[in-house]
Amino acid sequence: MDAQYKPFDIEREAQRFWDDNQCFKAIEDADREKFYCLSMFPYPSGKLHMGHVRNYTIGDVVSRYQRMQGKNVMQPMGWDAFGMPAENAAIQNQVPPARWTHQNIDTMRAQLKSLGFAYDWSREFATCDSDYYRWEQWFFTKLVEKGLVYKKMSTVNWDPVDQTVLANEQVIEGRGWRSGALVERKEIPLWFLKITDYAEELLADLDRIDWPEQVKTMQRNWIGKSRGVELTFDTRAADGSPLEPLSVYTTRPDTLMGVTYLAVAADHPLARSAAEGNPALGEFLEECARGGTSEAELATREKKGMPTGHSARHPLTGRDVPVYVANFVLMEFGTGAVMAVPAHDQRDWEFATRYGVPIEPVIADADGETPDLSAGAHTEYGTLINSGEFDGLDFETAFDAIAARLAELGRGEVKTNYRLRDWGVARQRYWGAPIPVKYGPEGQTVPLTDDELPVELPLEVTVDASGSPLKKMPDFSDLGNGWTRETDTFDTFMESSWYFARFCCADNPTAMLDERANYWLPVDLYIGGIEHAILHLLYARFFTKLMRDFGLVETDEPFQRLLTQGMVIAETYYRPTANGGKEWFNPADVEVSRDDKGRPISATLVADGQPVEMGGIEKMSKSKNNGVDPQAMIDRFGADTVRLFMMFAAPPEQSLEWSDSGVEGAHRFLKRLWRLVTEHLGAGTPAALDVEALDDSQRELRRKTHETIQKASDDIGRRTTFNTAIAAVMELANSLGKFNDTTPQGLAVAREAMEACVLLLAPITPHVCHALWAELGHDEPAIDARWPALDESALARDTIELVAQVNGKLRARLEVPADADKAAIEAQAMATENVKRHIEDKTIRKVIVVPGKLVNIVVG
RNA sequence: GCCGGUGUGGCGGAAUUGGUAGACGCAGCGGAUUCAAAAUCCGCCGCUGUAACAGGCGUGUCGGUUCGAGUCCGACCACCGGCACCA
Repeated sequence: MDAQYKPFDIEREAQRFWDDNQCFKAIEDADREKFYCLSMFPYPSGKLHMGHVRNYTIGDVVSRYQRMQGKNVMQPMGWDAFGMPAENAAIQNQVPPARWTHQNIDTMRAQLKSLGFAYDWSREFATCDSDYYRWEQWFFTKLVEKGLVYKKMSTVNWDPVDQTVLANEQVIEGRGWRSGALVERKEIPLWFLKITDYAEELLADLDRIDWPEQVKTMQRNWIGKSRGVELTFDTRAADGSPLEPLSVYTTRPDTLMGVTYLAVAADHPLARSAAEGNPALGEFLEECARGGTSEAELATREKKGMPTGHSARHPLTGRDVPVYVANFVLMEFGTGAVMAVPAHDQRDWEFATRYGVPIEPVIADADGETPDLSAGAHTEYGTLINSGEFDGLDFETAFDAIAARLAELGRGEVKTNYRLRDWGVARQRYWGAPIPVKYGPEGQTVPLTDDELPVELPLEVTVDASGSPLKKMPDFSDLGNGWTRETDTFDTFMESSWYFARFCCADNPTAMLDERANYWLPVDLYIGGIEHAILHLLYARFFTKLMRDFGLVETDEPFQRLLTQGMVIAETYYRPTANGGKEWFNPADVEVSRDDKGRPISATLVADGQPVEMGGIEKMSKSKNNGVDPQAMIDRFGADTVRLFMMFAAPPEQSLEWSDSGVEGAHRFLKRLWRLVTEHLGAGTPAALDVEALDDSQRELRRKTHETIQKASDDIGRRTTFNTAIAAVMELANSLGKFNDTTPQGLAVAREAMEACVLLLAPITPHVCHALWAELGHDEPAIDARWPALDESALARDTIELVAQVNGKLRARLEVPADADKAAIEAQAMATENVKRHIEDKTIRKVIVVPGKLVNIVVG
């Protein structure tokens, strides 16, 4: 055995072995329990970043662990290849998006291979392959037939200079990121999928999947089911002429008698009609139309409004209240109009205070008195006041009574509402899957037939910043005889909504999915960033239900268990630039000096020796230039070290701070492990283990071995806290390092501990464990070894340590027989010197004994 | 603004069901080895206090429940993720 740990030789050798023997090719086998382990596939943006390495290492650890449990494991990998960055690169570098994407895929595939992930590469595909997206197009046409697709007007960010639609990301402080022009809100017709038809099921089925509670809560709130009342107000213009009635939805009908105004969205028909002949209002509507469309932007902008001059008649009191236009009411949301109760809604209160609208309390405070509204609205539920016949009712009864009265008058009804909106899937971009629809000379809209599919995206194309390239390619869009093709492409969330199913049968040229999907689905564990908690995961769940309803899959849910991984973060360094900006420097180019406690105090750029500022710890990103290149680390330490550090530095759900010295520590441990095996093998041949013949220190090491097996199994298998599993194995390795017993039984116990270390680490650092397992004399490769079995009898102890507390404060440690009863423990504690000192002359009020843990003596 | 989360030594983190706060690692300090260094090995390492023990304080802040709170409850502060066209 080589005395030195040589990661590069070992890793090349192990990877060749796995490759040559096609170890990770997954084959359906009805007789074996399957395990489908999936990490979110990457967008091929150039090179792998640390977030990828973390994501894929977690998936690989679980896959390899499940394989060692004897399961039939499938772990595929592919490419989420459509998206905006390819178009941006095309504009910048005059490279066609397809070529840019494929080059990136080649680079990143090689990087993944160098990390030794146990992927079944035979299932690989990229979503920009027409073999993939053709089925998405086909499925879309089926959805059209079934009435689950429709077209409607929708608001987009419009750059009036570049004449193009901008993504929210491309709107910076209300301006186009390239042109700098003030962005306008513009309405264009777009394709939508009826996800709202599935709102109830998407909500209910959250109870059936093993996802983190926080993610389920976010999805529940996103779907936003509420019970309320939809009611109608008659409206009139200033001159008294009747207008269209206004519909509003409220979850607080109990406050109906406190309505003092209504508000409509700036693009509501009523607002538009009011603006005719009212230039000031017209100008305000234009102001509302400026800026981006994102909800965050709309919700944080200053709340502004203006009276329309129209009035609305209260359906119960008959009183007239003014109708305002407000910039925080959205046309896309509900009816595009709201009733305002400033006394009991904070936003309404602020608006009313600003514009001098009356504030009329109709809900009593907790003491049954008129609430104090001088500092803000009173939003709690309570008893109704100033509400005529409804006075004295509580929320529930008032809700029902007012809803009943409105129904009686034909003015409203109880309604269940969802916050969820239908999914707009059309994008005015080139690098996506074409939407398979054509338009006829008489305005017909016709989905393409099976024999017209796929609609292939033309690959040789010039992309510039102005508008959609497909629109400017008559070869693509003009079908002759007055027929044209749809030039919008799909939202890239469409591709990522079903790729997990296609991995089951990626080679099928004649069907979207086949029976193999039912063998593998649902995915047993899905791993990816928490940033996908809502959109991607909700769309994938929706798509699965659609596919189920078309008989394509049997499962109701795509991902049985979900692990949301935290970000990878690192220190940032910068220098202020002359124009007030910041120039960011990569951590690799910076040297940090520390005080005598190891705290960083200053940093200098290696290149010029001059100081740089420390900008705090942030997510690794291009913009802050704080990314650490995984490849550089792999080249320096080997893949196993990088994998070990990634799994050890933090539990997977938390953010992980990059640390150069932490990586060195991980590398040190692997060298140490290698040396331990070398020394052990050099120490002689172990006897067959005879558990009856062991002395105390041998029994102690053996107990440690089995405690470690127990903990690591639970940590990896159930808790997915790989950091604590690694810590446990390190402890075992430390014990092994101190165990210098070279008797035949001593070596036997050491061998058992050694093999446990190697197998428990095999999912995390598979290359070095592959080599060490062979060195330990096994013909069968480590990937086919069974996970170490726990021997419960090895865990037994004669004595255990308890702590003695007085009034909850630790005063002594006790060594007691493992089977000591309460009285004996109590007596031993009382007899301890330091306990006696703290009891002294005080009265003992109570003694609490927690078996196996502590004894607490309460004195007073 | 709304929804979800996080906060523990010099640092990353551990403490799984309310029961020993700080496992494991990093950094630091001391020692061994070495001509010297690197590497490696051994020891110390929350703050304060003591000759040494003892003791006091300590899990973002303030308050509460409990024999006992990092863990549960209430209020607050700071930071992070998402907000429907980034993926």
